[in-house]
Amino acid sequence: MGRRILLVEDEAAIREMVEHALSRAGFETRTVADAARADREIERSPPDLILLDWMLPGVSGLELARRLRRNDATRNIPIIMLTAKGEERDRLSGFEAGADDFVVKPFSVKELVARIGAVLKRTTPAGDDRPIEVDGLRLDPVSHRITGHGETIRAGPTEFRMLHFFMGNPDRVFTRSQLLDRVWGRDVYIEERTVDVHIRRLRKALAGHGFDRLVQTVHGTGYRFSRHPE
Amino acid sequence: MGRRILLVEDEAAIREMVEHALSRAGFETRTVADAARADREIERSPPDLILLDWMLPGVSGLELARRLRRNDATRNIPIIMLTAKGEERDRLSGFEAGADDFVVKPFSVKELVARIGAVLKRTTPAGDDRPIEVDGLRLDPVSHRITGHGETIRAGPTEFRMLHFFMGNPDRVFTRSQLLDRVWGRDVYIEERTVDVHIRRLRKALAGHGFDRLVQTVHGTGYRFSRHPE
DNA sequence: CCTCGTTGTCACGAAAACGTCATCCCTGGA
DNA sequence: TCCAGGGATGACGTTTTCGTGACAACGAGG
Repeated sequence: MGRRILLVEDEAAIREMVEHALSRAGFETRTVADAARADREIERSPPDLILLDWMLPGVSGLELARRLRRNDATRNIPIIMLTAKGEERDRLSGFEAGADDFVVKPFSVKELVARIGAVLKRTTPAGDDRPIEVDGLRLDPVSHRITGHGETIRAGPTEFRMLHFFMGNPDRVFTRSQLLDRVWGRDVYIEERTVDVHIRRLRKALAGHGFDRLVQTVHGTGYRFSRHPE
Repeated sequence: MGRRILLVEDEAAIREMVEHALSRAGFETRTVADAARADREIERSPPDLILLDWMLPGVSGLELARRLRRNDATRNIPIIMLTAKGEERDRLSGFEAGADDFVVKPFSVKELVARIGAVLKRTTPAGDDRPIEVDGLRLDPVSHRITGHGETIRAGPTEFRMLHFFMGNPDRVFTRSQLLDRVWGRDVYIEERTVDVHIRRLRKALAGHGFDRLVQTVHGTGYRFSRHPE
């Protein structure tokens, strides 16, 4: 649920339409107008899927797709290309560039959402709900449960999401701002220091089994989840 | 930090309110009342972001935005438009003109600051995040961690930035003044001797693993990071 | 209605980091 | 060898950042 989609499209009319449609379909959508902004946005917060216009000002969608496929960090983000009628003959070079699917303009909302669903289903390996385990700490998204060496650890919903995010992105510092984006969601206006409080609540929950050491403070920057001690 | 924001707004009441709010939030704010003055101010000292009122006397905010987007020098300065209630239906033409976001009046201070933060975040080009390794000394910007042969080395934020800068520019001497510019920031006034102290702190952090030899003094000039002994 | 769990914010103390200084030490040239 | 200026170092007061307990608001579920 709530998968994040990046729309790269320069035509404002299409942008609005697609954004609206995806929002209704339950996706979180971000939109940028050209390849350069797309790069930055992907770097900042990689989406689950990219909707890429074939024709873009400056670097073309095709070229952007190739570039994304060459980069390890973005290689496995699925791409759906939006092409105008005349361009469909080039599908081959599109697939070659690494696109997962094509949608030809003008397209119906229904079709677009369906294609997105299909691509996500076949590219997301067994869903994002595989249990994660680090040392003896185990988080199972399916049963929504945290265990330490088998014993249940109880934590609030926010702490659960935070731990889930952390365990999925180990050994990386995140600023409070980034954590608010990724754990709480976009467009929430919450005090940054509130993150501290939830960090503390998470640590307190993990402390009983000694796992609080995995949640580390990076003074002056933010927080990090790591099995390596400080 | 301390990003510079230009506010283009003709209503004095709103000017005061926004200026105060942004100042409290740590931004440097300049304010002008019309498009002509905005042009001059941007020319004189380009800001990091522009808050632009939709309705302005003379040239409208929309028109100013278009003009800024056409000019290479100002093309990538992000713009947030301030619109009154009735105008929101025109969002489309706003995005088309190149606005990065919208805030509808009346807006809360909190929301405005949050929007500004969000836009700056996704517009500011991400830095270089590749880990750097010299001999056995490794600095990873992503995890924000320094390791010597695998063992974590702890250092303060300033020492971390300094080492990062040094490792990215090896075998070059830097004066204290240059280091203040590149590690601390452009417009800080700090005693040059303070650099000595942080050099010492960095050396002390690295000393445990013998890496302090990499931070070398160039008598009468400054400091250098190099794997080759003196 | 009440209770309970959760959430976001605040205030206060603790800890870390910072910048400056005085002092001692070393380098390099005469 | 001596001297002068630059560099290293320990200490100190201040500022910034974090951790933590408390609390009020809110909604779900009795």
